[in-house]
Amino acid sequence: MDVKTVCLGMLTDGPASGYDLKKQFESTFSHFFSAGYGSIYPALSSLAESGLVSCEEIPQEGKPDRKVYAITDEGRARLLEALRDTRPCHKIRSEFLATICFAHLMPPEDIEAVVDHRLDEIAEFQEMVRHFERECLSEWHEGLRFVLGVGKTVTGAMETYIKENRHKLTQRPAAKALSG
Amino acid sequence: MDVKTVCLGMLTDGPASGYDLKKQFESTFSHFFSAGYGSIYPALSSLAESGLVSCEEIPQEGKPDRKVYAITDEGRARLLEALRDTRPCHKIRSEFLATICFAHLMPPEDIEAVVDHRLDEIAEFQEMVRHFERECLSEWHEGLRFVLGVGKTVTGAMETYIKENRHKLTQRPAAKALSG
DNA sequence: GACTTTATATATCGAATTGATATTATGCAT
DNA sequence: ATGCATAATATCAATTCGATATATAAAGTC
Repeated sequence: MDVKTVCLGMLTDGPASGYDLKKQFESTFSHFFSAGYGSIYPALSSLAESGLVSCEEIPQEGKPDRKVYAITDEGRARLLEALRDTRPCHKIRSEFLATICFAHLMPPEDIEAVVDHRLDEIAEFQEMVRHFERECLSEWHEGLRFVLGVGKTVTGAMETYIKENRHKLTQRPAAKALSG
Repeated sequence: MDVKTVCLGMLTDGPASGYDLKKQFESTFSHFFSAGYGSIYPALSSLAESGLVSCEEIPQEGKPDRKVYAITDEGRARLLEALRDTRPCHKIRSEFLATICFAHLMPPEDIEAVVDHRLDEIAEFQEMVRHFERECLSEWHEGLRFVLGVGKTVTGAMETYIKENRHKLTQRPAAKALSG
């Protein structure tokens, strides 16, 4: 599933501009799928060109036209087809974990800083989750709730693991003489 | 941190070919950082060009030369510099969760298939973890052990959440008359 | 009142990455 | 003998990333 397909899916909730979709990528989708303008705008253009979305251009003074996209019947059909892929992948790209792999090459204070930063990001995510739970969870489809639940659970587990095991990263290994 | 930096880090454990590094991306690193030949070979060429690794070409009959790369002092210095970035990102790209977001557009049997597939992948990962724990955990740096621990914990939490909540995805919402 | 930041909104561009494919040889099993 | 797995390098189009440019309005701050 590429950015095009996710955009198509988002448009099933109603017409939206590229800017609107970007906001959704930054909020509800941020913890498991990201896309920048450099992916979204070309995706929408391409979808429009192949008739999967329609585009209404609303003229604005001084600014570029606001372009509101809506999914077409053909687009809806194509989306359902794409969703039938029963082997969607789930991939992590963690520069954090990659850094930790080389912790033995780093001074302890740098390791601490990296770990602290990850915990800060986790806290930030949890804050966002609480916000969603207060504000909009009740209006959401079950799928979105499930996805938020996964994020919350997984992130909580990671937080616990990091807090319980971080001390091992800064302990230098015992003198080799003892183990060899 | 890009593929180049990770390759540089892997080479601190000793000289290796692109093929060797690919195997490491497919085993120990697979659950948090992936890279294909299309990234690895250009990365190694570029590192060699800037003197961060040296390359010994071992001629072979009929096949292209085997190229064994080793990190240089300059490469080691550059790596340490790169590792000082205290804000390495941690990003998930999950076509699985994206699909689930649109579960309300899918027939229940497709949802079941998607969820089953994810659980299969999780089981496969856990099998790999057990293999590592049996075979090589004792020789690993603390960093790599920590990273494996994170993977194990996070994946276990995801598995539990999915098993406990998957039924909600196939329950169609109650008749609107009751809630409106 | 002047200044800065934030939000609205589209667009592009080079660089990095992905995923697939090509090539060639060896060894092993059926 | 035919196919399959492994070893090993390499390339390529398509996609994605991250940063930047452009332009205006509103809202906050000194």
